[in-house]
Amino acid sequence: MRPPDTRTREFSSSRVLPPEFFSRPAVELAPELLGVLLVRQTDSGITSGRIVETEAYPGPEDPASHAALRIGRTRRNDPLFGPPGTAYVHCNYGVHWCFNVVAARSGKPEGVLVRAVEPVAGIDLMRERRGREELTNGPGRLGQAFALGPDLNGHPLDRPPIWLEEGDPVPTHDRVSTTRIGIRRAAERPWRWYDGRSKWVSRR
DNA sequence: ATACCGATGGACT
DNA sequence: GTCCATCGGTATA
Repeated sequence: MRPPDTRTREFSSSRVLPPEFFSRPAVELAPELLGVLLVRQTDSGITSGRIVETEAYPGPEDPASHAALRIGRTRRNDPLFGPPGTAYVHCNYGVHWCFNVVAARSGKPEGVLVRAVEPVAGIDLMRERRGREELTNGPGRLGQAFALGPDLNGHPLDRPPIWLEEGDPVPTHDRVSTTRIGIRRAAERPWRWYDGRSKWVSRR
């Protein structure tokens, strides 16, 4: 029996990021999300983690976006068109649930994919859900460790059962910018960011 | 009805 | 490092 996780906290509105924080282009928001705390509450308990890796998918002009011009608005990508500061959760390869933060403004389908977090609270619960030690270094792993699914689509990120809190900011010189991972189209654009100090980044 | 394609992860060398 | 199964969403018929 290990000691209780002392960093587990109840929801507190004083720490959440306000909707205005997300009202900017995805390419600007993505690096600012590094260091932010992602908190998830379910009947099983609370899990939280510090965001260490993000990717921007800035709308219709981006051929890699789920809302690229050639695709348009569909039932799948509809949450991306919603208000900033809400969730877009999509399924990848039919098995992995990936979490995005909606950016910009309503009607503009911009989003930031959260690719990795550093586990902070509820680590045993993450282990239970994952069944292995690689907990949150990758969008699919993170989705499973935090029990993220399509039920969270459109959910505002300033209240339970999932919210974002201000964290220790990542110094500018530790924000590493690279190309996005796992895409074919527009693969050369430098729209991935990670915390260069973190061991929880999915890949260098 | 059904074919196709992944914003990946896990098993393996 | 390499290989490939995975199945939900979408488009097409």
